[in-house]
Amino acid sequence: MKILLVHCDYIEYEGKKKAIKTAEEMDTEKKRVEECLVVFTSAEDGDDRAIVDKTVESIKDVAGQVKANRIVVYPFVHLSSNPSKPVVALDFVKLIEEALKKDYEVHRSPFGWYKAFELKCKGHPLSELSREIRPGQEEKKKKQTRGKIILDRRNLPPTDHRILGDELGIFHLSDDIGSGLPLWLPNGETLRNTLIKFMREMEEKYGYKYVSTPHIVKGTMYEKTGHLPYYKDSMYAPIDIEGEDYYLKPMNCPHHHVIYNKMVKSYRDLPLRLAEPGMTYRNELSGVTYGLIRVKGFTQNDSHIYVTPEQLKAEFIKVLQLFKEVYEIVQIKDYWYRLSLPDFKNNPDKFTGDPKEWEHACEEIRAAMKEFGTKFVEESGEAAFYGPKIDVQIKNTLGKEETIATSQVDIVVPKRLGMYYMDADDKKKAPIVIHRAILGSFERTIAYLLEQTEGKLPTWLAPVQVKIVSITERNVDMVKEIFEKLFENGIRTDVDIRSNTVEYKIREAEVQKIPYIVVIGDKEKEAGTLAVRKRGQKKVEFGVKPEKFIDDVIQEIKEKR
RNA sequence: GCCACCGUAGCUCAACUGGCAGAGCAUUGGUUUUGUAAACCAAAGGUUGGGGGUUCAACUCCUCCCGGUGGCUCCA
Repeated sequence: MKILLVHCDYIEYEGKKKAIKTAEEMDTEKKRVEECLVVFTSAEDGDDRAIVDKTVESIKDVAGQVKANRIVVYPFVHLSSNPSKPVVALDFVKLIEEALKKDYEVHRSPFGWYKAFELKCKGHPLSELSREIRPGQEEKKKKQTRGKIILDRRNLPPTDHRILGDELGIFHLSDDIGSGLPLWLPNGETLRNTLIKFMREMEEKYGYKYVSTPHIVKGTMYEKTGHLPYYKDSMYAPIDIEGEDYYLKPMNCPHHHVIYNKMVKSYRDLPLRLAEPGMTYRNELSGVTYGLIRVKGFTQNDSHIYVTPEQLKAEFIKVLQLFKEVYEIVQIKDYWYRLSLPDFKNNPDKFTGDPKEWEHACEEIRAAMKEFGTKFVEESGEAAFYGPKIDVQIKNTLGKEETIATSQVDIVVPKRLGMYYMDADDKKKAPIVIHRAILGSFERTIAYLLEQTEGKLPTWLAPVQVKIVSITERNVDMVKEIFEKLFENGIRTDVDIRSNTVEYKIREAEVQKIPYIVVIGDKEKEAGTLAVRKRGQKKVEFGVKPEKFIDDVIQEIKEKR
């Protein structure tokens, strides 16, 4: 809405001729109004009732300032380069007129006519004013974020990964980025990537092939796999690309299945083990995201193993072996297995496919568990829609049970996608897929690692493995020299050569839970040795030769992982 | 998403019944050159999560939104 306000001695106007078909039928005789505020109005495209109210307020404001109690409302489309439709504009003019009538003597010129007019402006500073009334900015302001996320720490133990994650510079949540979308800080990314590299080494040792797949995928893929009805709620709204729906992937399976189709022709190609640290996105409800344990975008330590029915049990045992080996090294403790089976009696609709194949799959993995000798609990109704699974369960610092990892048998989707291999008997057969994530998601695993270790990560995982501290400025050269040596040997090292007391620097390094603190003072400089303090140990080892220290650290990293 | 509680400086917390927003740590600038968990001085740091309301006066009361915590549901 645009308005022009003119405080006049008088105005004279008369309607001459209709300018538009929908011109108002009213008295168009010549009128003269003395001592008045003339309000030329032009409603614009997009104006609404709220704008009309604001316009009235604005007119009242000016009328009050110039002390006018007589107002002439004068429709004047030429104020705007983007006028609204005449019907709307007339409606608004009438609304303004009505609203003003409560407090003022109001006159109005006809709408939709060519008009002749003459007026005498008073010429004082407030006698000519124009106003543009636009939609308020309140709505925009409402959406402003604070830019940070305040954690309510009062009832959290200091070993909660959200507190440790902040103190150790692992991750950061910002309201500007969005809840459930963690940013990995340098220390955190070092940790995350160390785990990713470690898993890759382990998996390649076990015969896995690494692949890489894009983050979005056509919606038609999920229609084919049958995931859509089961998964739509936890998927983000599709992105329209040239008229086609694409989804952020909530899982990596379909991508890997397409790779299977490209690679596998014969039973001789099986088992095929595809692996990827695959980033997936799930639309989590606002009340459930927290820290790194429940997030909206996360990296699965994902793999799909394609097998013949005969290979299922043996392959499953290999998966269990990998679980055990990895968990021992990474030191995930106090976990247990849950065998999640279907509940055909009470909830048959949740599970699809051939009951005989379900039975086979359930029997095989139960047998695999027994043969491998792992204890487990069975729970019916917890299976996936496409097959039975085992989940690795763990308790968080608050004692709540969570699933940290999973391995699922899929007897449904391969058939649905028409995946096959030529068997030895010259018949096309559908493979069985074992979906498995040993470390589940790296996000969740890192959360539990932080909590279980109280932030005292083993040296091979620690983002900073060694901190070198100088005592005085005289020792800075040697600090730099030792740093270079450690760096060349691939040891992640920080230096602290600030002019603080040794006590201060030691305290800071201990708070950061760095495995080794190396102190260099005049004595060390003279002897060419190091004073080494292990994390949490007050006893300091003096006179350590740099070469020995480096060897020891490298040896520890080798042994403990 | 639902129910309950909560939101003050980067962090931990003060601020009486509604009455001038304040410390410690961290940061920055100086001083200090230190021997294994906190040297000294100074400065800077805020639209009290945001909008609206009540009031002479709002961190404080009301209301809507945003965010967090616990639980439910769901999940890796």
